[in-house]
Amino acid sequence: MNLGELEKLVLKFFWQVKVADAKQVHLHFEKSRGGTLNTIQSTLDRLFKKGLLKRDKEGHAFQYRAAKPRKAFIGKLIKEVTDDFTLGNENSILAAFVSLSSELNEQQLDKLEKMIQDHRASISSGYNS
Amino acid sequence: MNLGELEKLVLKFFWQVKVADAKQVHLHFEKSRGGTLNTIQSTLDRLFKKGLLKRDKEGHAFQYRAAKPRKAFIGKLIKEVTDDFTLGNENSILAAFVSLSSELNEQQLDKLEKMIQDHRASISSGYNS
DNA sequence: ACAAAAAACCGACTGTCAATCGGTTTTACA
DNA sequence: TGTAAAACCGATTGACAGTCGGTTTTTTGT
Repeated sequence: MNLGELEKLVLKFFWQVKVADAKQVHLHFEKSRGGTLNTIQSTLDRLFKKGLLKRDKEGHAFQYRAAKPRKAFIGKLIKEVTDDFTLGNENSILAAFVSLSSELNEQQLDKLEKMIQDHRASISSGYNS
Repeated sequence: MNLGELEKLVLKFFWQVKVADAKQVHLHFEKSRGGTLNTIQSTLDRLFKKGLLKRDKEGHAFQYRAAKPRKAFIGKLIKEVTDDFTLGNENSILAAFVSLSSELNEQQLDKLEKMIQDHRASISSGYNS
C-alpha cells in the first residue's frame, strides 16, 4: 500500500476527527497547504477505493471515516514492509521487533514489557479469540 | 524510502550473497525474471545513489554490497512508516510495537520477552554505547 | 602502447500513480 | 421542479521504477 503525502495527511486527520465530509476536510487543509475542494474529493475517493476510508451518504454529502483504527493500520503497514524483506521461514513480525529493539532504551524496554504483560492478560482472559 | 520491486529483490539478494558485481546479479535474476544486464546495472546504480548499496571498484567492475545489515534496514523502514502516522509526543517505535503486539501469539510473546532480556543484557554490558 | 573487450554512463521511452483541477452530470431538498 | 451542492469524469503534470540501446570510458592482454 503506497500512499502519497496528501493521502497520509488525510488519514491522520480522520484518526483525530473520526467523521467528516469533503468540505470539512478541505476547510481543515486549505490554510496549511491549499488545494481545491476537488483535490480533496478525489483524494477521499482514492482512499475509499483503497479501502482505507469508509463512507455513507448522510443528507447530501458522503460522510467519510477511517476504515481501521490507527494502530491496526500501522501494524498492517509494518507487516507489509517487513514481509518484503523477510527470508524463508522467519516470522516477519518477530523479525520486525528484533529489528527495532536496538533503538529502545531501558525505560522503553520497561514499557514494552508492561505492554506484553497486558497483552498476555488479554489473551488469557479470552478477550482476544 | 520508496523501493521498486526489482530494487527490493536486489537488496534481498545482497543480504544473502554479501558481495557481487552487476554481471553476477544479472546471472542470478535472468532465469527467474529476465531483464538485461543494463537493467540490473541501472538498478544497482539507483540503489547506490539512494545509499542502500556501497560499491568499490575491484579489478574491472564495481563490487556492490549492502550498506546496512538487513535488520537495521528493516528497523529504519518501520520507523519511517510509523513516523508518518504518529501523533504529537508519542514515541513512534513504541507505538509500532503496540501496533504489532496484537498479531503475536503466546509463543511469540515468549520469544519477544527473551529478546528483550538479551537486549537488556547487551545494554548493561556496555556493548551498546 | 594499443586494440579489443568489458563495464560504466547517458539518454530516451514506457508505465504507474498521486496530485491537481476544470467541467459535466447527478442528486437532494426546498 | 429548479437550483445549489456534491459527485463524477477526464485531462494534465510531475515523480519515479523499469527497461534497454547506444556511446564513452576503463581495463586488460598481447
